[in-house]
Amino acid sequence: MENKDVAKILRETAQLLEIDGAIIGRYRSYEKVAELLYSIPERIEDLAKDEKKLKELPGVGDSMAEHIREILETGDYALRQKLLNTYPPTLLDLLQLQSMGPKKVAFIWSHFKAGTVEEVRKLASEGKLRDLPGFGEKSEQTILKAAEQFKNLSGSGRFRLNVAEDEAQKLVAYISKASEPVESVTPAGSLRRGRETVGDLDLLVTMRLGHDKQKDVDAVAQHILKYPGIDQKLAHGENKVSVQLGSGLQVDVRLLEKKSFGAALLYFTGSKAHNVALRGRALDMGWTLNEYALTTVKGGKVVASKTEEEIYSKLKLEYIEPELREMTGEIEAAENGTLPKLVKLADIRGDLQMHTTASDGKNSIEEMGEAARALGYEYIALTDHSQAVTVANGMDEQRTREQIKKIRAAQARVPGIRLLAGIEVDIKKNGTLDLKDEVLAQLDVVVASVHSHMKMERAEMTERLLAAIENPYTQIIAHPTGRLVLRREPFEYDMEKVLDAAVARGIAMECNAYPDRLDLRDVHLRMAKQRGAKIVISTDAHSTTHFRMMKYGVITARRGWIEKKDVINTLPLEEFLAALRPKPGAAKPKLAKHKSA
DNA sequence: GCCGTTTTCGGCCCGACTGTTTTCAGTCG
Repeated sequence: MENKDVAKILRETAQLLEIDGAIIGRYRSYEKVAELLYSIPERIEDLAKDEKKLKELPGVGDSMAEHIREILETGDYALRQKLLNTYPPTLLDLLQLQSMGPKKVAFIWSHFKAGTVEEVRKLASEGKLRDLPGFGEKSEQTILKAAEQFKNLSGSGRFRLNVAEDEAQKLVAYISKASEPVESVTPAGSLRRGRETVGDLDLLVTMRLGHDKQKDVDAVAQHILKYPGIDQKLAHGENKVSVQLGSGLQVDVRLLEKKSFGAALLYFTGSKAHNVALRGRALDMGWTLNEYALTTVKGGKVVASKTEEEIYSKLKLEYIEPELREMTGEIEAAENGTLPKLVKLADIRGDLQMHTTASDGKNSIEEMGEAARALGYEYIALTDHSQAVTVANGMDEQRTREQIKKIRAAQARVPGIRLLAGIEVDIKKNGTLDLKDEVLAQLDVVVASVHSHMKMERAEMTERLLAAIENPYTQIIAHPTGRLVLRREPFEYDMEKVLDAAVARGIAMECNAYPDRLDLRDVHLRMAKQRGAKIVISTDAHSTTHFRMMKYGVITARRGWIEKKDVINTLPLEEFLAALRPKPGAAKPKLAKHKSA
């Protein structure tokens, strides 16, 4: 069982317990462990083999360890099953409706035995909810609207990082150009942390306020509410505006004075777990932390509020980059001064996966080269598909040889950047590569990846990748898990084994920057780093405009605690070439040559 | 259900907003 499967069962148990009226701490403990399982790099299956390791996880005690083992052994959890005898699983859908929480869901269920979105929608449309205590006509309307939306929006309710970022940029521009008092507009939340999907946009607006503060704030709020893409207003208070865009993306805007910018940015960037830890730490030091400031518990004297750096510093922590704020050891590292120096976009000197018109790309070798040079890159590898990927017009041996010649010839026309002849060679079902060794030998960079038979058994897929790694020509494994964000699950295989083999053979693992892929993903990158694997960050560009996706790869790598020294395409050309796995029969390093001479 | 150099029992982040109330419960992030 994968971590997410165990997490799902724990989360559902938490939700059912909450509907059942369990005390806050009990269901929270399930929720907490569910969240934890999404963020740790270790497989829970492996951890569970060692009782001690399992209980070292924060929030896992004797009982929880027992529950986890039960889930791993039986594939389910008795308490969840028992609760499902009382409550239908469709109540969990109801929880997703705007304005519907566990109390209301439980109430409607106990009164009407209505447990599906459709049943509740019907009750609302017939006006049967308004007379319940705590309900009224307005809440009935809200529920009706939410139920309609649920029907149309059967998706996950999350958006890819690039989609959220594009929307955020538009909103930032709109709000900034707006009215007089606006001073800064800053995206926070999971977008700022660089998560691969974003559930809703958090925007922080700071203002220079005049003598009539509320009037200024209201003016900005009114301006925001006129944003063209708004589908509906969700909330509008003294310092907060929430709207839903036509795309379904929810936007929460907080309007604050400049003096609390740091505290607010920290608070709204999250993650929730990171914030809770900071608050706890503040309390231990006799302070309290909220979105306005770090203040003394007694007297409410402001200790820090203007910048995040200032607040971390007061809490005796090194500054923690937003990408690391997931409560996976960053607090301890900040305390001990062992935080990583994260890789930056500006560190990248080359891009190692891209496609041209030779296979399924939109641009020529020259166009790709010129666009990359304009970005300041020192080298790129042109890596078109191999023959097995017929839908992408993959190249056979003959065409690959011609492509190599074309790349060598293009080099003269595109000075100032090194054009490396590469290939994205398909890893076939049995783990062999799709082109003959003699052709692979002529290439500068051999990138290997899986494009077919993606649903193989775990053991079989592990063998397949290990076989590809054993091929002496393989230098980089591209999009190693094959997942597509929000669309396709990753291949199942033993990541530890594959990473260990890659390290042993000097093969680099790719972090594919394309926002639909982001593969390896954050937790896998961290596993790779812990094993000392080499990393490359590549865009998989299919046109010159795709080069700009590099930033998503870099932010994903940062979430995986990756440093510049871990990423070989941050090296200057000669050093990069030396860092690639040497080709069979290639000249030995200089030292050895002298020795034998 | 977890956790503790303030606690082995009694808390569990906490503030904004909404709608239904007439001071507050529920939802949300």
